[in-house]
This record gives sequence, structure tokens and C-alpha cells, in this order.
Amino acid sequence: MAITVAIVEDNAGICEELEEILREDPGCSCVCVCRNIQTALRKIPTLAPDVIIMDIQLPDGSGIDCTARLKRLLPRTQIMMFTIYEDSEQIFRALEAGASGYLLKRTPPEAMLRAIREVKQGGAPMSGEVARKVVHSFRRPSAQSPDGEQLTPREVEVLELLAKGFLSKEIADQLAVSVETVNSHLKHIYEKLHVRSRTEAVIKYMKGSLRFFATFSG
Amino acid sequence: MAITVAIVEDNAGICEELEEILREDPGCSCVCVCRNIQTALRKIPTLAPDVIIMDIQLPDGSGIDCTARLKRLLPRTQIMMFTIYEDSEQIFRALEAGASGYLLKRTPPEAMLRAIREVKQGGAPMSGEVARKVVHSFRRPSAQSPDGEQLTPREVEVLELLAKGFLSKEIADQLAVSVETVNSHLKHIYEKLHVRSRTEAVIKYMKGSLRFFATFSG
DNA sequence: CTTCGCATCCCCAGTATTGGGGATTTCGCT
DNA sequence: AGCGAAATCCCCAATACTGGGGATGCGAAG
Repeated sequence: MAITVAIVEDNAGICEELEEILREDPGCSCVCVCRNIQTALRKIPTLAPDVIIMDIQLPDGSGIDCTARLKRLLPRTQIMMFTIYEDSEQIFRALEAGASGYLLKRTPPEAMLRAIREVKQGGAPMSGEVARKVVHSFRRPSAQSPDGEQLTPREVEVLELLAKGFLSKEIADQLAVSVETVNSHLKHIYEKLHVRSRTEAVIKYMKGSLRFFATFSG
Repeated sequence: MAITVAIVEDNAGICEELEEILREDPGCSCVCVCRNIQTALRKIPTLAPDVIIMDIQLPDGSGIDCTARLKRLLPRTQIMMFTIYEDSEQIFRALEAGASGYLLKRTPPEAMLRAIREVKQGGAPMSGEVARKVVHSFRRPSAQSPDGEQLTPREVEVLELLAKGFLSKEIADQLAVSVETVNSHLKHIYEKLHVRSRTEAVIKYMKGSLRFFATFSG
């Protein structure tokens, strides 16, 4: 069966181009074209298409917000952004909102059709630059401890278990050492990280190994 | 000029297959094949290839560690993982270590060559399943507690301060209540989140409001 | 009006953590 | 051979935390 596709895009020319591309592929079928968010939110939920192609800049709001709302109503529908914006901010927000793909507008027709199939099949098609930005966001800012204070391998091991929520006793068991040893390591860890409790140590550790941006909803 | 590629892979059969694939493409040139990390760390830095294809499971350690070390020595070299592991843990760690691509071993030859070119040109080729996992890691885990158990506003307040590393007494001061009250709130928070210590509560909280780097094993 | 959730406070016993002190072994480096 | 760092273990005292119990008032929902 053909993949059903809905388009949310305000620019008439681009709409036509997209429709044309979809029309030429018998494996795809365009079931809806919306020129603004309001229409999209009214029409698309009942159609429940397989894939939505979503612009970001729309006359009555951001396609990212529209993505979040539609994704909540249609969890099984895959939403693919289609936009000129290639800054990390927009990319991350779109993915956060529930988009599963992110194509830039200069994407050629064949790649577009391939992406539609890919996103339907559980992939996450992205333009090269976009994918690279996403992947780079995983890189650590490095520098664990502010000073030169380096944790020893064993201390790192203890800290990792600490960050999983284990008690000292449990850490001791897993490392096959005594609780005193673990507590001894903890003392050194606290000194080196300049913290005074296991909770603070875990927080510091997680912030070092966590990516975070728009932390708060709103 | 041909793209220079180094291979780090212990399986002889796969090595040969890869070499064969590269040999058939005039745009690529395999400059080095290493069967373990030690060799890779010795030979690859002087070769400075454009791309490294890196296995994860190697006889003398993890290709992820090898990736981190090589990337530090050769920041302009693009490293692409090539592995059977498709769990988020390995994926995130590899990207964190500096990999720019992540292919699963069932990738067909054409896709492999396309990926090499793509990673060289600043993209981030990933197998569909991998890309999807990466993209999903951006999603906001809306519901905090797995059950219907909702934290009260006051409990959320306490939890937020907890996640800043404060002692119960300090939280009490800031909320202008007694330590007993704070401890009482904590008891309820632990119950609702199904945890047994403040550290676990903080971990759960941070995982809920931040995107988490699966740095942990087990 | 009564019930219930919420926030507040209290007591207590048991356990864990923190932060001093020190001691030993192993291992690599000089 | 000697030095130092790392890892191991131990003791101890003070403090913090955990998890029971219960009690009060308040405001919203039934």
C-alpha cells in the first residue's frame, strides 16, 4: 500500500513541487496539503497519514509546535521537518518535539522520496549537515574537574556506580572490596570534585556527561 | 584524490570483505588494516587517513576507547563505527568518543561506500535504526513517574532543591520549614518515584528533565 | 458535613554517610 | 634501592539519612 503523506507548507511553489514529486512516485500518495498550522491541526488528525512533511516557518506559528501537538495526537505518524533552518537550535527543538527526520530545502527529489520511505520504515533521515550537528551534540565538553585534579581509574569506577544510585555497600560488593575501601575512594572523589556529598558528586558527574539544552518545558 | 581509509577490525573475513569493497572503488584507498587496538594506535596516527572504519569488539579492548584516543590525535580524521552492536549504550558512547558515523555490519557494500564519502564530506552516516535511536534521545520524557503517582507541587520543589545538591537542612531553610517536614516530603517522593535514597531520586529526576548520556554499563 | 489529600511538625530506631586519623601492599619510575 | 601514587583495609565520632509511627490544620471535593 502506498505511503500516505501530508504536507504542511505555506509557500505555494514548494507545495506544488512536493506534490509533483509525490505524484511521480506510485509508492507515495499525498493525502493533504495545509498552508498553515490551524488547518493542519484540524485536518491531519482525522487523516492519520503515515508521514507528515513539515515546514518550520508558517504564517500562524512554528511548525515545531505543530509537530509536538500532532505527534501527541498521532504517535505512529512520522514527522519530517523540511526547512531552510539548519541551526542547532531549530534542529534540536524539532527532534525534541517529536520529529523523526530533518531535511533541508535544497534536498533533491530522489533523496526526498528515499527519506519518506526511510522515515516510514523506522529510520531517521537527515541532511548531512544536520546529522553531523546532531552527532556532534553528543561530544563531551571534556574537562571533568575544574582543576587539574584527575580521578584515578578506580575512582571513576566508583563514581560511575555512585551515579547509578548504589549504596556504598553495594558498590563494595560489585567491586569485590570492603565498604571501607569504597568510602575511602569516596573521600578522595569528594575532595577532587570539591563536593561534600554523594548527591553533589553524582550531580557533577551527570552534568559532565549529560547533554542539556532547553531543560524546562516552557 | 582518493579518500584514504584505515580499517580496525579483528575478524579476518570482514577485513577482507571491506578491503575488497574499497578496492573496487577508485575513489577510495585502503591504507591500513589493523587487527587490534595496539596496532591501530601505533600505525594510524602517522598515516592520518581521511576515514577510519572502527569495530567495537576488539581483542585488546573496546573500539570506542580507541576512537577517543585516535580522535584526539587526529581531529580531522572521521571515524565511523562498524559493528553489530545496536544498543543505545554503545551508540551514544561511540558518538561521545568522537565517532561521526555508525553503521551496522549488515550494511551492504554500496551503502558502505556512500557512507565513507558522506562522512568525509561532513555528514554523519548512520544505519536507519541507529539514526532513529539518536533522534529519539532528544525526546522529552514527559511522564516523570512510571505509575500514576504524581508529585505534589511542594514535593517537586523539594526534589528540585535535592537535585541541586542541598542537604535536607538547607532545603528546610530555603523553604522556611523544619527539617522534619523536608524529610517527610522526601519519604513521599521516594515512595512515588520508587527509589530508596536521595541519590537515586536525583538520578531519576535528572534523567527525566535532561537528555541522558548512556555512559553506564549494565 | 465528612472525607481526603496536602503540608506541616514530631519521635524514634536503625542505618549510611562523612571526615578525621592511620596502615599495608603493589607497581612503576628513577 | 627508594620514592610516590594507587588501592586496599581499619578505627572512630559526628552527622545525615531512612522509614516506621503519629498528630494537626486547611481547603477542596464529594
